[in-house]
Amino acid sequence: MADPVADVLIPLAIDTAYSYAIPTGLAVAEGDVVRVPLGTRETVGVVWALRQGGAANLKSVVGRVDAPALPAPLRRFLDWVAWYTISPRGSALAMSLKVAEEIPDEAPRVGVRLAGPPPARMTPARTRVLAAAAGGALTTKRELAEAAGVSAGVIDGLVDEGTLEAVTLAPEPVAGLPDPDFARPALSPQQTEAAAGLVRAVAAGVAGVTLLEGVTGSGKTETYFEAVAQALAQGRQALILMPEIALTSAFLDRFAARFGTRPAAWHSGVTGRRRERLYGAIASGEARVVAGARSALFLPYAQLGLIVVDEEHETAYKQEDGVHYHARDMAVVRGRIEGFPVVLASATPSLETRVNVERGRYARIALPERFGGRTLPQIAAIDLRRHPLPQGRWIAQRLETAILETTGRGEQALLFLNRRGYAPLTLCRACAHRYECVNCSAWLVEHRFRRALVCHHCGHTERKPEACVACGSLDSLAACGPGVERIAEEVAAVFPDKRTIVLSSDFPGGTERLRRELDAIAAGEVDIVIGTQLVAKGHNFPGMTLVGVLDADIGLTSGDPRAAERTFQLLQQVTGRAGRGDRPGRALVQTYQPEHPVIAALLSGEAERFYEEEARVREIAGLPPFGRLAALVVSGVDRAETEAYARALARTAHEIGVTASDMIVLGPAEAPLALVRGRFRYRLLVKCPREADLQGFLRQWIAMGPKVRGSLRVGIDVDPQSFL
DNA sequence: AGCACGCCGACT
DNA sequence: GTCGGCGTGCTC
Repeated sequence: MADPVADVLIPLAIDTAYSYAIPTGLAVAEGDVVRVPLGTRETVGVVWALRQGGAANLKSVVGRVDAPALPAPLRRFLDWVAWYTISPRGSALAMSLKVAEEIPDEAPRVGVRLAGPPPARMTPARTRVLAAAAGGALTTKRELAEAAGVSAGVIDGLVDEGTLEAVTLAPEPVAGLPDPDFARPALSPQQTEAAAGLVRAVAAGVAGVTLLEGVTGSGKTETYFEAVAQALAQGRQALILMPEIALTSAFLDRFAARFGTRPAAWHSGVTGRRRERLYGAIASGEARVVAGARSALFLPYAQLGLIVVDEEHETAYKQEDGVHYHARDMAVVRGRIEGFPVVLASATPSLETRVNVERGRYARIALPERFGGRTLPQIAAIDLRRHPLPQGRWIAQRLETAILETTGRGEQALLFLNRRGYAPLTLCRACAHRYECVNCSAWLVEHRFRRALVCHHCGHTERKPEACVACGSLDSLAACGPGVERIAEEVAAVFPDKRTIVLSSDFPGGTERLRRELDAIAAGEVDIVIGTQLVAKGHNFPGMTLVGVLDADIGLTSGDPRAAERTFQLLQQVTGRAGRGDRPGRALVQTYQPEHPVIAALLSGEAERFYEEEARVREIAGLPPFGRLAALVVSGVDRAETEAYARALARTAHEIGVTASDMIVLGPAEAPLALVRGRFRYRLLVKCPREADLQGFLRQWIAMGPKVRGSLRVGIDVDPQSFL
């Protein structure tokens, strides 16, 4: 007996595809989206494989779902992502399968056109409609009514009379058709050469990674647009991945200026019916270019020929919940599986990408100069040891003068301080009690606007007390140090007539409102922007000519092995915001340690030397340029059981060859988030220089069974070349 | 992700 | 007795 069997993967946290019988008469192909019974209910799933099965007692596929099938290379990619991230394959599938259970019917668009004799009774309104409809072109009812200056009722009347004819129109296209020849830009010789290199890679149509490294303002975007144009000319689709925040209308307009229409934007703000249709257009190939956040990487493109990862060093590419992955690295793998090139663009490439270039795995194309003869911003330090700040002030005299000059010329200033809230530390003047988080012992940050003390570590929030909780003194609480809210207070006092805005990740109103505010800043509606690292990300503010870094030393002292690299990238990005329009820019950097390697490299512009030094320091410290990190949460019913599990884990690690020094055991005090619902949990961090060690270790860990395995978080600071 | 099943305390 | 709280494990 050999009946056809479908192995169906269900988009839930299940690793195995389930087998279902295929009813006679139902045509099912691999990749098809189908409805299947699961337990007591019914769900959708994707046919992962078809085979001839035995006489097993299987439930049957209910039927096919009218949704785009997942192409075989995408299924291979998802299998790989699940394997690599040690996630259930169903969870990987869930990232690709955005089909809604029920697709609501779209109201059909109705068009009208001239079709018969004039009506028996003419009115002024009817005359205007007939004049507007003259020529016989097909327009929608609303457009015609608007053109004639009448209400839709008049149109309906004329349709009833037979003068106009109603026709059902095809639904409005969800994405325009970008034209690779719409506006070929005038590129600099440097850009032309760089673009030619990228175009060659796309034309060759084989897998390969190219780093496009260009200083801020060098025209990286225009350069990689040429690679997009080449993909379009070859009839293939292109995906531009970017950090969610960079997907502004300013970027979409820039694209439209080059290609005649906006790209299809895919991000968390695209929902419902529109998301549905865009999904379909991507699968049919109708959407030619997608600009999207990291989730766009998993869509079922019909004929993808290029992925550009803009700002490849951005940490926003890391997905830290559910399936843990780094979108940049997964893009490299997708390119490899499907056989097309990937372009990584950045002004400050990540260390791992640099190492991959050095080792010859990635090609590199550089744009070392700004476009259009623009110069890089002049960067100068304000040494706070020699020019101490007055009590209660955070903006040095020299910076204040510069702000005044800049805004006086109608230009914009950015004040950068990577610290949310009003003050990072609160203490009692009477008894010196420090306000700390009850969970993590981190300092509580005052948020004056919300009248609260907030832990930026675990999110714990409490009301700011009237009297000191330790000694009971009234009005004794002192705010120590500045956050952006406090800077806003100082700016309001010093520059009362300037328009200011504070931008940080706790900005009220969500991504949509933030995106609008960024557009407003770009349009020059603000004089002084005060912001956290949010403002460092790839948004272009042409009127911004001054950047003031209020405390460049933040972040240099954290224990994170990537602290120096991150701080350097952040400061370089932020200072690079200055002078990207027609006027030259400058940056003033307030610091107590201008000789620190990070600050010195920033001031001298010698990024290469900094990275060489950074790589050397890591080598001496025995750290690989990047490694893999796994965090495992172990839970038992009480402390004793939890510790027993942790010991078992440590033993396994030892057997596998992960040495004890590679494993850090964090107790519950350091892992407040792991203490959930009164259960006792340990979080264990395992760092493995060699990929194979971690893979082996984690697979053994899984084999130890669900009792030991609380949950698993696989880190993603990885070397993408060990992938395939 | 749902949903069932099973084990506990607290009620008509 | 049995109702319903949640914690655990299964779903072809």
